[in-house]
Amino acid sequence: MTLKVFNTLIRRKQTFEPMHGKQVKMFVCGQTTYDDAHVGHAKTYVQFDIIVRWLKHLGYDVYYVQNITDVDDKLIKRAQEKGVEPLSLSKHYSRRFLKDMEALKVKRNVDLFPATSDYIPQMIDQIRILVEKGYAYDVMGNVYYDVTKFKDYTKLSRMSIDELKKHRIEPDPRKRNSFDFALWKREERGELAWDSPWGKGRPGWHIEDTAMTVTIFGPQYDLHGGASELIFPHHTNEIAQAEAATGKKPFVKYWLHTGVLNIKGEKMSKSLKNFVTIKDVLSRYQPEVLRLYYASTHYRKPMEFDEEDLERPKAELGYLYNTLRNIKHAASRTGKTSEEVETLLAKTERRFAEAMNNDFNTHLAFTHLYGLAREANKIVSKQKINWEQAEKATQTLRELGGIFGILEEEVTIGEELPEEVEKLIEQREEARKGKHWEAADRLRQKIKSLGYLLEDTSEGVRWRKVKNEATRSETS
RNA sequence: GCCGGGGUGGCCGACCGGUUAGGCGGUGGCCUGCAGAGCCGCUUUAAAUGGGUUCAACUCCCAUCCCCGGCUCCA
Repeated sequence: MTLKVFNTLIRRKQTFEPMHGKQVKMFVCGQTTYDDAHVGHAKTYVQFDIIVRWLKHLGYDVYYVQNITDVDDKLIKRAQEKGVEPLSLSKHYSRRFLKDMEALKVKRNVDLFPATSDYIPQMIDQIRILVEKGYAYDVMGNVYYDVTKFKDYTKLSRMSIDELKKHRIEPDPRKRNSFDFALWKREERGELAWDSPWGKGRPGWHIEDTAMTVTIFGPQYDLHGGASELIFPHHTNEIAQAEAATGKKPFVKYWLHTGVLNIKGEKMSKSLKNFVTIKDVLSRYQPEVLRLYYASTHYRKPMEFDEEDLERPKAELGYLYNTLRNIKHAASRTGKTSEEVETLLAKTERRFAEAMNNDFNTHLAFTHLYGLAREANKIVSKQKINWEQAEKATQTLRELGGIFGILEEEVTIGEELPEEVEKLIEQREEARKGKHWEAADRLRQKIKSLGYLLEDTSEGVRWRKVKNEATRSETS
């Protein structure tokens, strides 16, 4: 069974075959760190994280790089407003960003977070090559890329050059063509700047990614990801820079794009100021809930964000954890061996893989995982499970859940209770024996306030810890 | 305007030329003193609109309408 991915370059699904055997070099466009990241950013990063997890599951050796843009016009402007150094502002927000990525369980799968400011010499190098090869030109300290010199300029975006000539913002009159883009911007009034062959200035936006990847991966690599809004001009320009500079084609074999997250019918974005931060949502919902929410739709599809919709993945996740708990309880009694479980697990794994291999159909894959939980509960309620099978079922649930980054929390049953709670439970059992229901209910309430939820079953009383509604995220 | 992507039952959301998708929510029942958890039902084939192709279309083709993205910083 082979993995198929939708490649934006050819606009259809294609068998995934990396350039060098099982090695996958992968890059995803990261944050410009002048503010906190929002749940739209999280969508892209979580969905690519699921993709990475699946690639690793298939046995690929993935090297995943995600850049951090710390040199940027808006960042400079924000720093000026706040009266701080741009690089210290970006440092502040990139620390916070990495904490978000850690909370979302994304950070662990990223091998490197290179920052723009660490690649200035490499960028200058690449720009110099482009100038030498005649793709770029210097106009009084501003270096532009002459788009007409690169034949395949529109191959990714599929826009026509005629269309590109239309513009809504008056182009810089010094440019040869209105659609040429900046590689190097001259320092205007003492802002963040570095020395270069064209004088003091700073790099344009697009050059950092190609300077980084050429340095880290070489002239070609396997997979480049980002949100669909980046297809033009960002990724279009990356191809123009890299392929012109290195002479190697294709720069990237597979281009994958996520659909954007909307809120109230509009794209969530920092500049529209209609965003909800990751920190904000994580103060109310567990990271796994948010991850499951993103997995509930296909990565290429846009999503309409409404916080109420998080109740659904929250309920589903609760069901899955209860399933794990139920299996664990069932394993402590002796049930009959059945072929049923083995077949079920094999079937689920196969279907899950089929779904994921079809361009990462996470929603369909999840329905198979969820179906397994349903079946497991049925078997448990029929008392037909034994210890070994219970272990295997739990393992499969956790393994498949792990692809989405869920079901990673411990499930404990019958753990040590504080003496106080133990005594209260005994008292309540006494009360129940005597059918003193009111007293029993009062005791149950009291135990709950101490953090334990009681469940009466035919096999005696069970308890479980009451979780906080959300995992607190750091706020500084 | 041009270039992409999309419109599926109360909501979310898949696949596919012939399937009961699935989930959430709602609701009835089993089990319970109650609660919790789980289980069993029900929530009737829903597919933007109008044509066409076909034995058969939600699925393919053509129009029309609507939504989102890109064309400007943006995950």
